[in-house]
Formats: sequence, C-alpha cells, structure tokens
Amino acid sequence: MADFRVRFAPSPTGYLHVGGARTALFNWLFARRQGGTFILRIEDTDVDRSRPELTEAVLEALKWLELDWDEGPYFQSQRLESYRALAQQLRQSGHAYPCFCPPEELEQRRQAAEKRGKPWKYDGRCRRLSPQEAAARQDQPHALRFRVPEGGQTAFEDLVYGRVAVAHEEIEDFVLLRSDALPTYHLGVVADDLEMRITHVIRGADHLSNTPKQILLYQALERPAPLFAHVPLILGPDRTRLSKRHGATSVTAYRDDGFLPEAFRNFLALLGWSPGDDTERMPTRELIRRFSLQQVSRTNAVFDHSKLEWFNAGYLRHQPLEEILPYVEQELRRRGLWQAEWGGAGRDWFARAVDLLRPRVHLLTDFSRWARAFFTDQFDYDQAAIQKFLQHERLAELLPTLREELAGLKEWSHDEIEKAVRGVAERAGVKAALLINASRVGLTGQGVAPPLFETMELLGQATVVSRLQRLIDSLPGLIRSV
RNA sequence: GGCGCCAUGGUGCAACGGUUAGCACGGCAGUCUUUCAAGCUGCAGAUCCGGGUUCGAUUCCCGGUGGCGCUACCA
Repeated sequence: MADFRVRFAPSPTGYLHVGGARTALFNWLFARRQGGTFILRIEDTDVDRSRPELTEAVLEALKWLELDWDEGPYFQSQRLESYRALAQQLRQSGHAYPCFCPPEELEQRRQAAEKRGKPWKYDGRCRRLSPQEAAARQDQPHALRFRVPEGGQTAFEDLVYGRVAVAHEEIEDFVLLRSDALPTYHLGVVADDLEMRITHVIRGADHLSNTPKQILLYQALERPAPLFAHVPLILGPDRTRLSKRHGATSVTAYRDDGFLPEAFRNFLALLGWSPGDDTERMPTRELIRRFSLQQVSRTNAVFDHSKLEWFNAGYLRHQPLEEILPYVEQELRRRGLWQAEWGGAGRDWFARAVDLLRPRVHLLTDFSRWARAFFTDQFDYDQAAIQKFLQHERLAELLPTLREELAGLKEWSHDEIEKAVRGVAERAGVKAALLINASRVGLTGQGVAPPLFETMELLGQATVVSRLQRLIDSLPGLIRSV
C-alpha cells in the first residue's frame, strides 16, 4: 500500500460545522480506503481569534463522528520556530523580503483604491528596497513578504477540478510572517504539509484560488508539492454559505438532536460525492470501500435536513438492534429515564421496547419524548390526542369494563389481549377502534404509537391496568366542555 | 471591480456524444390499517440562455447570464 498521508486542519475560530465535518470525512475515507495515514492538525496561529475551548469542541465533534486520527493533534502554535526557520530560508534565497509598510497605511490605501473601483494589490514598495537599506531598518517592525515572480502564471492539476491556473499578475506579494513574527496561513500550511509529509491535500474549494500561492512557495523551497483535491462547498438552503443563521452550527448539535453518527456520515458522504451509481444507503464500511476522489463533484451542494432525517430514520429502523441499543440507552440516561435493570435482567425487555418503537422513530430524542411513556410513568396526555380520541361519550362507561376484563386475564399475551379488547367492543356494540385509540392515549399519552396489543403486552398487565385506571380517573377533566 | 470555479426537477446524486434523461429526499394521490409511520403503487417536476463542432449534444468549444469562492500582517 502506498503511504498516503492526509490531514484535516481546522482552525479553532469556530465550532466544527458540517462543511468542516464533510472535509474531515473525505480525508478520513480516503486514508482508510488507501490504507494511509490521517493526521489532525490545529491551525491556531491567529491568536486573536483562536480559542482553546473551541479546539476541544472540534475534537469532541470528530470523536462523535468516529473519525479517528492516526497522528496528532499537532498545534501550529507549538511549531512557530519551524515557520520562522523556513521564512529565514526564503529570505536568504531572495524569495522573500521585509516589508516596513505599516498595516494601517496599507489598509487605508486599499480602501481608497476600492472606493475608486480600482483593483488593489500590494504595490511592492518594499520589494525594491536594497539589501543595505533593509538591513539598516532591521530593528523597525516589519512583515516578511513573498516575492511573486513577475511574468507568467502558476498552474496545478487539481484532482477534482482539473487544471487551475492563475497569472502571477493577479497575485500580490503576500505576507509570510506577520510583524509579530507569527506565520500566516500560507506559510503555515506549506511548512506543515512539508514536514508532515502530506501527500494529498483534501480541503474545501474556498482554498482553490489561493493554491497557486502555495505552489509558488513549494517551488521557491525547491520541494515537491503535494497533490491537491478541492471539494465543493456546502451551502445553506438559501444557497449562501453555511452560517449560524441556518440553524445547527456545530455538528455536535446534530448529536444532541438525536442523529446517529453512522447515518450522519452516510448523508455527509453523499454531499459532493457519489459512488458512481444510485446507491444511497451505505454503511461506513461500504463508504470506505467505494470512496474515490475521482467521483467527487465540482458543484456546491445544499444541505437538506429532511434527507438527513430520512437517513437517520432508516438507520434506526434497519441497523441490527444490538447496534442501536447503546445509543438509545445514552439518550435515556441523558434525560434521566434510564433504569439500571435494563442493563441487566431487563435487557431483553429494553430491546423489545426499542424494537417495537423504532419503526416510527426518526431521531434518538423521540425515544425520550414521543415514546417517553414506555420508560416512565411520568408522562402527560398529548392535547391533540385528547381531542381526537377521548371525547366519545361512551368511554366513561366502557373503559372501566375494559380495565376489569384485562385485569382478569389469566394469560397476558398479544392474542389474549386482542380477544379481550375486541370482545368488550363487540358486546358494547362499538367499533374496536374506539377502545383501541382511547387506550393508546391512556397507555402512551400519544395518539400516535405502536400497535396497541403489542404495546400492552410489552408494558405488562399491572402497568396497563393502572394506566387505564388513571385514564378513567382523569377522563372527566379531559372532556371538552361545550 | 479583478481573477478563479461551477451550472441536470425544490434538494442530493446518475447518465463521462446516441436512453422515452435514471435514482433518492421532499410534495401530492392511492393502497394497507388499530393511530401514525413503514411498505407497495401511481402522479407532478429538470438538462440556465445563445451560438458553434458533429449524422447526433445534458455531455465538447465560445459568448452571455446566474451562483459561489478568492482578492487581509483571517484561515
């Protein structure tokens, strides 16, 4: 296996959003597919905007996504000497020069130019300083700029976008080292990708236009550049860049909302990539097996929340039951609904409950909200359900009968329960649905729940009888007073 | 403004010169039914516009339009 080395290099200036998560996923899939190495690097050289707790948040998000890294995390803030050494090398070889222009002045000139509708580019004022002059001003504050070649262009072959070329005329002498001696992005990535022997740079297409700058750096250093694969951006529903406005910012919000990491990965993988045919549901194993940069699209994609939900519901429904039990357990624990016995003697009961519920669940949080009554006696009757199923005038008379009938059952099984319920209805001359629907509300608090007889069987005779009694007792207060 | 990239139904993807332009999500309708899902069946819905090249363009080329990105001593 070729020793492919890729990296995910977020900067801790914000949470890990879906765009970053997708970039991380593609890098990870590529590494796992190729038997390569996936490296995590934190680009925290912007001391003003980087926050340590955000690094933690990013790591937490990656862990939730189960994108495990083989090396790192490396921190750029701990590797500053490397960048300075490289900068020094560039300066000595004449590829970089000190710039004494005050940032505020540059900013003013840029804005003035923009105002007049003129394209602004650093005019290379300090580029022409003689070595003697530069040396004489050495103790004045200065940045280090890269000396972009005068004519021609720089091109590279992107693994996704194909050949991309930018004329040197369009590239200004960009800063490598700021006047506080911290590296800028371009110097940092190149230095690190070099030192970490990165073979494939897989990152967002927002870096496409700037890649020639980095190629130029590799050339100046006389080192081979890695291969580049830019991936299209993920947009919000309004086709603009994803931001806080579009709801969940951090991918951990999706965890909190009740999504399964595997479903999330599956959905994310299909944003900007396809296996080449119409296959959609692909467990991670298959994602790894089929992933290829050649199938990455060049078109920005819109994040479709309802499709994500569809994936999640599908995984909840179709994964082997054993695999989703831990997630449901976690959800119940988080809501304080977990009973210790379900981890032991009651494991089987818990599994049956989850299995009964999962066909109509979309999110893990549905287990603790919608299906709450399956795990605790503390639940309310849903208002819409009350109006829809508890208003029939004969319920006050029939429910006690039903409760008696069920309480007297010798064998508590689906079929016996069904026989009993239908028997009461028949003798009373009403449709079984009347009792079934009312009972469902009484037992689950919901108008929508799993089939009733299975539900009763699962909940057990004692619980069913006492919940029916509770319903009977509260019925007068639930009747619409007209 | 300049430069770069992109352009298939509302959304995500297929079709890499020849198909009645396919699949999925979502929508609508039917079916099933014990509520609601699921399942099954069906319906509506797309090649941005204009020129070329070609026997033939969704596909290749050019122009336009639109979107996005870059244009910082941010990354």
